[in-house]
Amino acid sequence: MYRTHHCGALRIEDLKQSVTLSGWVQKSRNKGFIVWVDLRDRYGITQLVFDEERTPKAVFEKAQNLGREFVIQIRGSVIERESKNPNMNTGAVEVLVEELTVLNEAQTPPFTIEDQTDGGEELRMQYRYLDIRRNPVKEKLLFRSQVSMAVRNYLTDAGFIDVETPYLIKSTPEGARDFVVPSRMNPGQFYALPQSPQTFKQLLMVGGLDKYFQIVKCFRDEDLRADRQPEFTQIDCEMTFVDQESILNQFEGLTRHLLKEIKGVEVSEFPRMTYEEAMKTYGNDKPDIRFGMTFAELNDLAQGKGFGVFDSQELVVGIAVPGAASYTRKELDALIDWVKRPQIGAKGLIWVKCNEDGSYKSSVDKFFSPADLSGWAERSGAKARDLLLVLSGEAKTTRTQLSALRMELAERLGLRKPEEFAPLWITDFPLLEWDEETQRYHAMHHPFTSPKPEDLEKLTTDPAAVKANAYDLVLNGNEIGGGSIRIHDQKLQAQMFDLLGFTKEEAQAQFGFLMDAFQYGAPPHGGIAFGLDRLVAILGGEETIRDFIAFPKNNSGRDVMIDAPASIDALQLEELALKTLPKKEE
RNA sequence: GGUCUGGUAGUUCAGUUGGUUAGAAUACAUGCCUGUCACGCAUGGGGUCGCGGGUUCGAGUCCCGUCCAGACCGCCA
Repeated sequence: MYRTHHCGALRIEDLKQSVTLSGWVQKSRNKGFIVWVDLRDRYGITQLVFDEERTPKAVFEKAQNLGREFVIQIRGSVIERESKNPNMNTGAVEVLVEELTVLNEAQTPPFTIEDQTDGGEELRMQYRYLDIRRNPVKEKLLFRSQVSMAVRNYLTDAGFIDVETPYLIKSTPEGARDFVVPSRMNPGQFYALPQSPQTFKQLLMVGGLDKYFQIVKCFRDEDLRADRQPEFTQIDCEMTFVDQESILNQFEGLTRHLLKEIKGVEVSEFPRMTYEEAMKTYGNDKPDIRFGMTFAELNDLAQGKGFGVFDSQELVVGIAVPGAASYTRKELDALIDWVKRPQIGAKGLIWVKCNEDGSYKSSVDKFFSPADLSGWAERSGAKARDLLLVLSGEAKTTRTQLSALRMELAERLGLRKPEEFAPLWITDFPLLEWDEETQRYHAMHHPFTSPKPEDLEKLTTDPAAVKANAYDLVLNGNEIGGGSIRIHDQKLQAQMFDLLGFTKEEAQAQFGFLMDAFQYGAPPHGGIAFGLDRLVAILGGEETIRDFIAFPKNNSGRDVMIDAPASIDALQLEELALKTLPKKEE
């Protein structure tokens, strides 16, 4: 038997017990006459003591040579510490060791296995198994397990059944790039890994399963970010005979359950905002509503006063930054430089300080009177000591720029508090988006999303104006879920593909199976998918999802631990019909 | 595809205007230490300054290229 107790278990009540423990040597403190070893496992740390008088000589000598991360097993008796450590659960006791077995020695690890490690990101990824021994990483994985279990429990209780869908499917040109897998048995042909189980879950609804969920890996071959991995996990859900309202209610319930269960936070009914409203007031379809700084459109107040920059533009829009009137000239210039960076791309930035005494000081004093500026302040809700920042330009671009500025300032002002949770639904997305590059419409959500019934006529007359039965769940400025009521009518689905520039033949070749299914009694259905990695990270109060994934990939999509992707053998290539080997000389 | 930042000891970093033998902390090793728990003290080993080229009497430092890492933009239905 390797152990009678875990390393976090022993307390003062366990005195005089003979125990066996196994674990890793966290640290040893050698005072010459006495050696303390912190023994660690997943559950905690127990202090072992070896000393000249009480420990058998051979064991004491062996204890001198224990290095960090050695795996050992000991037997000994629980004794009360002479000096207790109130910071540890096990701090009142220690184990006086009688027997010591080294189960496995360890090389000195390349970084310290401590909460505050000295290891950099790359090194930690290369030795991820050592990183996982550290509390912060271990706890994030435990946390993810809890969230995932809470999701399963909630959905199972609500009557959803968990069905697995295939990973080897068919590539489609819509959406993100596919990861492809060559088929050995079908030379020259390829599977694709699913970007989502979308069509399969719809077919499960046609199959009459009524309520489906799956916690499932999805794959997208696109560039990565701190919150984006090439393989990621979705909570994928679909329901039959539901309208948008019932889906929002069901999954608002799930989200509320998670916030309560995991974070102990009670949230009242989630606000709802249309896409259009979100874009106008936050410049963004995933607004962070934990703080204000909503957009104030100033065209009527700021144009026609002789300030040429504003007069010629489609939109003049500003935000009130709380308490920022104290910014120095240097700080304001830095802010202007910030918005002028290529990533933001603004031409400039107008500022107005709302002084404590009710006066105004701005970068455009030459053009605007205090009364003008006071009007701006009123419109934007700027109070004394606030700073008003104004951008102008083409409407869509300017809103995007101001949104970036709003988020940056909120970050700097500490308004994005990780322990505060502000979920909301965004609804009424446009069905289609015009793509300049390919000169055609593409689906804003996906091609299976149904148009709003009242907009059906516009599909032919004014496609861009058609709204979709689509919705996103946004939490603290992150899209954590998105879904729609699907098309279940073959003709409408065919019309949709036509709008998206598919020929009949292309549509049939790629999605024939779905449209066929729609002709055999497909019920109305809809659903939603949540990004589990991101959801877990946000609930855990972190920006980056990597530590919530046991073995994540780096910025370039590499796994630096196993060194993947890698080249494969020429023989393998040939077997997969990807390369012909030169014939051997006889 | 693009913008920015970084790459110096096992690790995290400092390194001034280009100038003698490239430093600190930590980790590691050895010794000392009668209750440590970020133990303490002493001593010691440890460097292809990412790589290639250039400028210069002289390059960790300046220039060009390249590789790697990270953040962001594009992209991610």
